Amino acid sequence: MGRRGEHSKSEIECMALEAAEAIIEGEGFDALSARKVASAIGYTVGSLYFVFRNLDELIQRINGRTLDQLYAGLIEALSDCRHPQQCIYALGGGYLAFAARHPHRWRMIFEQQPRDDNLSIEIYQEKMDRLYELMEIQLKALAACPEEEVFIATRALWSGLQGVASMTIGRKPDREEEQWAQKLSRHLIGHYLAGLGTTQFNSRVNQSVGRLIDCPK
Amino acid sequence: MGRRGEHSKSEIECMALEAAEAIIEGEGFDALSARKVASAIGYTVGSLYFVFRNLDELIQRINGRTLDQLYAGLIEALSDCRHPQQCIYALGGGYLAFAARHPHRWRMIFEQQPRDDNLSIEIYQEKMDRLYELMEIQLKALAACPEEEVFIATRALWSGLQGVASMTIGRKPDREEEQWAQKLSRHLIGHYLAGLGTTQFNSRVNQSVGRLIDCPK
DNA sequence: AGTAAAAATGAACATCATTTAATAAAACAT
DNA sequence: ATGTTTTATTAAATGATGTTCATTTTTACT
Repeated sequence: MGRRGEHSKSEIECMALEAAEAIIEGEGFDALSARKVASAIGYTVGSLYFVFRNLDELIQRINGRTLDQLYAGLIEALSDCRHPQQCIYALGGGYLAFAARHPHRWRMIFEQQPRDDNLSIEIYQEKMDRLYELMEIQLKALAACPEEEVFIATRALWSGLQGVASMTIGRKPDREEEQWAQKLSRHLIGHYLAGLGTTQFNSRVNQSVGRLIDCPK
Repeated sequence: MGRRGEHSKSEIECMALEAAEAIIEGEGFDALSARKVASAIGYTVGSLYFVFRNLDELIQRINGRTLDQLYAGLIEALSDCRHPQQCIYALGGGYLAFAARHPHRWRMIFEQQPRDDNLSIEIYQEKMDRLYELMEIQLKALAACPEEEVFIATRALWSGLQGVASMTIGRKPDREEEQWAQKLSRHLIGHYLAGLGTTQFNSRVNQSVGRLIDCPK
């Protein structure tokens, strides 16, 4: 096969992905370059283009792997919780823990839009849906959540978690930043779910409290 | 003054900012380059570096202006609402409307971390705090929100909105994407506030419902 | 008019992603 | 074993980027 016969095409592919991930984790996304990846695996830059169409493809592959790892992490996080509400907290905690542990790779998923005519984010849609599903299952198991609202509730909760991560992760190289993120997450989930469990019959109650007003349709 | 005596230093600065903003709005952030900005205002690239230290500084200036415009937009959005809860919906609506109308510039605020030793996001802290304050005022006016939780509730709500925007805006060049964002926003705010109004005395109630579990401290 | 300061330029440098012609090694055929 | 084709790999070339700097041009002042 290869000139040195040392590595097959898929081996080089794998080495390149791992080298690139190491660069990103260590020095951030801006430090990534084709030449750096190539020399890290002992090849020249041209060989990278023999394996990947371009850098965007390599980045997309890394993002795919990251999403897979995230999914595995969330499955793991779900392993020691029973009640659906506990599971939802676990999903939030697992997501923020992952984002805090891999801030650069986590940011890359959302911030790198390929400039090709490739359908930008659509590529991850399947992997994203798989993540959504984890939340959807828990919400369906939650009597407090009316069936027809599960779809939007899933998106609302994930969006909330995404926002918490976006506002806290990777800004400072702090240790406390994850704790703050976790606190925000639990607060948001807690109150949202409480509201979800009451809003079906509390519009009158709230008005009697004198302040709450229905959300404009 | 200037060679052609036509523009003062601050005039060139202003022209450059506007030209750069036009490029970003029209072609996206990746299309921005020093040479393109320079030629758009009828100067050469060197002159840009006479006014800005580097491109990062120009980007930071644009981000500052964007945050100012966003603040003005939110003040405007607050003008026709009375009850604090209405105002919170208005803040969400205003934020998403702005993000949908200026997706590239909105994304730039959060996605462009300068690689200088400049304290990345800290520069916007003041302008950010001003935005937070708008929410804080409404939450304080909301009897449903206990005083000591206003701080975290403010961050939770803004994070939620940020997440909604992040998950919806700029992905597709669609018209409906803002409507979906608005729907998600209203849903999230509505249920969160409902929960905020009840969670102070409902932990027992929820347990009696048989599903809800207190948020782990 | 002559000089110093300021403003503006354009060329140069280093780096980047990407392409391509040339080369080396392996696989296969005869 | 030898010649041919296929594949893997390289090094150089291209064009664009941010940034710097010596040089030129214009203005302001003496």
